[in-house]
Amino acid sequence: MSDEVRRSMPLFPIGIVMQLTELSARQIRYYEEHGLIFPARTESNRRHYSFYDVDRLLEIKSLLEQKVNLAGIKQILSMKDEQARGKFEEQKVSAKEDLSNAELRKLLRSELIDAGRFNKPDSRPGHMTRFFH
DNA sequence: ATTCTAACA
DNA sequence: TGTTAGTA
Repeated sequence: MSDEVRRSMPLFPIGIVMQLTELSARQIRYYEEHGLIFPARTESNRRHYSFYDVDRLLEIKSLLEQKVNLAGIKQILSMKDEQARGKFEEQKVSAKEDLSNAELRKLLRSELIDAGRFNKPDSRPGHMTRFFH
């Protein structure tokens, strides 16, 4: 798995990441504050992002465009992290937990539709609606 | 020239 | 989130 090494290698500064993701430096740093990404730091305290980080940011951007708030994104990302961790440890994952990106989007889309059907300003705690704007 | 943190006419 | 100030 020498590929993971390359994907996680801290290579580019925030300026490049801004162009690659079309996100503002403010946003990129903000998502880090909220534990969505963890870029490495240079000796001069400069942030250096890996291809893996850039991919995460693109996923975050995509989810934001789908009106998912940070709480929701954090859930989704942690789910995927757990899955990745599981595969790395060669652990068995249930079919339900093993969601591909396409399946995850499909699920997300249906959740959005559901949330939309209940057009009442529903703020019931413990509901998926909490993850959307 | 770039990036960083902190803060808000 | 944008933007700006004062640094490193």
